[in-house]
Order: sequence, then C-alpha cells, then structure tokens
Amino acid sequence: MSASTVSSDHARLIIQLELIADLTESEREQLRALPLRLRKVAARTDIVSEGDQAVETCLILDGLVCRYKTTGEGARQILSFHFPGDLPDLQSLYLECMDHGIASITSTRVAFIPHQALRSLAAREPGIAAALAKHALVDASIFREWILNVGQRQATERIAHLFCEFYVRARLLDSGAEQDSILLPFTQAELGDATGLSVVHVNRVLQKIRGQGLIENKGHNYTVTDWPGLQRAGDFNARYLHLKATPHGLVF
Amino acid sequence: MSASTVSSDHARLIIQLELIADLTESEREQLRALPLRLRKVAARTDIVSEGDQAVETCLILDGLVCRYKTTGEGARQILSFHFPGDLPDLQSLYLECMDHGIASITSTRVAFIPHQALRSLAAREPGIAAALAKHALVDASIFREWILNVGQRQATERIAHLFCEFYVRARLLDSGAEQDSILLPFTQAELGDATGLSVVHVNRVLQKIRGQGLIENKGHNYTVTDWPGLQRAGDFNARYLHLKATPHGLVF
DNA sequence: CGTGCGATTGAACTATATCAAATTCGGTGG
DNA sequence: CCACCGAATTTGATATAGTTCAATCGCACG
Repeated sequence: MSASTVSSDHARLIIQLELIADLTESEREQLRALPLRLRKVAARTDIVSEGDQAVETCLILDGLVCRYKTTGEGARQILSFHFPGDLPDLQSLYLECMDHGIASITSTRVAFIPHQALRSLAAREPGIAAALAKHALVDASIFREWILNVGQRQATERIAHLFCEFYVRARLLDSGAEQDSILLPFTQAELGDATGLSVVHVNRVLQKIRGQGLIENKGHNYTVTDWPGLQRAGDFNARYLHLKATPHGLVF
Repeated sequence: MSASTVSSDHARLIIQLELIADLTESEREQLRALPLRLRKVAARTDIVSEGDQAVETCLILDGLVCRYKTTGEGARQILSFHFPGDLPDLQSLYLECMDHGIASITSTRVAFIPHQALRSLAAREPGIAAALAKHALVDASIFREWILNVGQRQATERIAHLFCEFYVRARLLDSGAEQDSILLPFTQAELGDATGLSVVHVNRVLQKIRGQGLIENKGHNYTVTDWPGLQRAGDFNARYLHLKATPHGLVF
C-alpha cells in the first residue's frame, strides 16, 4: 500500500506541473520525495478557513475543491475550482494569513506538505521553484479571466465559459477520456456562487444551453455535444490557462 | 540629474516592497542597482498589449496605470489599478504570453527592467525573491477580492469598496497626506469598466454616495469625508492587502 | 467662441433577482 | 421492495437593479 500509493499521490502533482512547465527526471525524483500528510475530507467541508495561519500547503489528490470568499451580508463567491494535483494555497508560503477559504465540493483526499519542505526544495531546485511559481501565476491568470467573466459577460456566456474551462482542465487530467463526457459534481447553487447568479437563473440558463444542443447531462454527468459551439457561446479562448503544448495531442 | 533621479525612481520600488516585506540595507542596495530603461507614456495609452511576449518587466514610476481584458464583444474590464512602485507584469517573468493588457490612465512614467536582471537578482538574494513573490501574490489576492466585489456586491457597495482600496493604497504611498484627500484620476466610464457597471449607473451611484456624505469631490479631487462610513458602505476590510504593520501609524 | 469630451438627466426597457410552490430524485430505513 | 425524507431541480409570477438610448449641460482647451 505505502510505496505505490504514495507514488501515485505524488504523480498527481507532477502531472499538473508538467502541464505548464518542463521537469527533468531528477526534479520529478525530488518531488516524489516530498512528505505528504494525508487526510480525507467529506463533501462540502472547509479544508482551510479564512483567517488561518497556515504552516502547510494543501495538495489535492482526489475530488473537487473550491476557494471562496463571503461578503459581510453572507453572500458566497466561489473564486476557483481545483483538481487533483493542484496546490490551491501555495500563496500561504508567503502570505501569512488566509484571505479566503478552501472547501471541498465532493468528498476529497488531500495531502498537506510542510512549508519548510517546499521552501527547501525550491531553494535547492530552481526548476521546481519555477514550476511552482508558474502554478501560482496561472492561478492568478484564471482569477483575471473570472473578473472579466463575472464583470462583463451575460449569464449564458458566463456559464458556458465556466463549462469550457472546466472541460479543458478536466480532460487534461483524464487523458484516457473516452468521449466528451465530464463529471461536473457541483449543484446549480454552487454554479451560481461561481458565476454571481441566482439558482433560479442558473437553472434557466442551463435549460437554454441544453436546448441549443451544446451540452447534455444526466445528473452530474455532463457531455459536451458541441464543443466549438460551447466555446463560441462562452467567448472562450484557452490562452489564459498558459498551457504548454497540449499533451496527448489535445487541441482546444 | 542622473544619480539623484535614478535613486528616486528606485526608491518607489523599494517603498512598495517594504509595505509588504522587510528588506535589509544590503537588499535595498541591490535593488538600487537594477537597470531601468525609462519611458514616458501619454494618458490612455497601451503600455503592454495582450499577446505580447515580454522580455522586460514594467515598473510604474509616476501616474496611474490599469490592467484590463476585453470580451469578444469588445467590452472592457479593468482588472486592477497600479501605483508608483508597482510591478504590474511581474508574472511575465514566468508566463511567456501576456493574457491581458496594461494601459495608462494618466500620463505616466514607467521603467522597464530586463527579466535577466530581475532573475539573477532574485537568485542571488532570497530576501528579494521573497519580496517579489509576495508582491505578485498580493496582486492575486486583490484579484480575488475583485471577483467577490463584482460577483456579489451591489453597485453602491462595489464602488465604495473600490474607493476604499484606492484610498488605502494611495495614502500608503503619500505619507505626508494632508487631509483625507486623494486624486482619483479616472473618468466615470473607467470606474464602470472596473466595477462592471454602466456609466449612467456609476454616475447615479456617485450622487448617492455623495448624498450620504461619504465623499466629496471637485473634479477628480476626491475627499473621503466619512472613512468609517465608506468602509461600511463598501463592506471593506483591508486584510486582503496583506500589509505589514502599517507605517506612519496609519490604521485602516 | 466653437468644439468635444465627460458629467448629468430622463424615460423606457430588460436581464436577472426574489419569493413561493411544486416536482423530481437519490438515498435510507423499515 | 416500498415509503419516505431532505436536498436539488424546476416552474410560475412578480419585483427591481441596472442597462440602453437619447438629450442636455458644463467646461477646459485650442
């Protein structure tokens, strides 16, 4: 259990980093040596809370996770979604105090990596330091796109755009991906929190997008039935994800 | 002209970094040695454009600058404002392709620093590397707050919040700040682009905020007449700016 | 003195929110 | 296997925050 499990856990991080940066075999080796403190988290549960002073960084192993903030009124805004291999609070290496929360959407496995371990690794290995920096900066790039999305796009475009991003990011991790099916495990309320729309309106927009033949779904199993159409509807261009030449010959 | 001017240009960068990180005298020394290629930019002009492949990083010396993105429809969303001492495209050190543009609001002086110079400095001086990382991460934190602002807050709160952020950031640089006066050199249209609102609505919200006695203005010269009230109206909490203990005893 | 941009006003319109109820669905216990 | 439960989805009706369009006004500047 130990060796192979651990190795596959580390593999998720390596796969993510290699989507945006090149790593040498020795760098991969070093990453595999990182100490991971594993934890299972139930669905819809806080993993890190706003105000926390973290001494570890969180690595997603399985499941779907989001970051969020709330207004004084209690309205929740989801800031980003995170997939296996992501380090959603890498910033805590430098920013003492969490300015937002991290919560699970599905039931999730996460690992915590001590800041010390990451810091010394980055100091030793400039290639890894660069890959981590890139990971954090792509994160910021996605935030910028979300500001645009929520600030300027119509409800339908917003949701279509979110689907596009999700589709691309999910498929990159799931290279074996059969058809154009992906699992979108969030509720319509969560979709609303991510796009700044009410549940009711999300529901109606979904009906419209389905009616246009862009997507189909049975429960949380979505199929993109018209990828070019969905991209058009969402005003989507993958540039902001800053992917290296796409692996597996996937083109977006 | 040269020595003292150059020094005061570098000072702006140092002041900014010291708002969020501690620097030793030797680190400051090293920062002062950075080569700066100076350039004057007229108001409302692109400094860096989406799609560019930068080999230099842009340092703001005087004036006000913004980052922005546009939708396929041509709608513009301002992503952030930048003050003297800011490095608004630090990310270009690691992300080859600009995913957004940088433009001046007022007429502006900027300096370009070769990536090479920054990279070797950061490699030599871990303290500076950390300060730069923090600068970029605070940037991302501000993006998160803006997603919340645009996604969940009402028009009035949005604009009040933007004013609060602007007020805090401007005053930190302008320690001698007499009263609570700040220069907000943007038009109402630009305010709208930053908050996702139409010009007409911005105008009406401004009248309301003025009517509530929170701010006054003669042209672009704004005075915050009720700072606690403005903070309340904007649901503002400065935590997300990740400031070190505030200098000059300023409390926000 | 125009000229033109930015600020302001008014009126009509609409995208989206809110409220409230009904329906579907995935599980869970009997 | 069925009945039931709570949560998620869907629907309908009404309300509203914010947009759009179209003028007008006020200036700063040449």
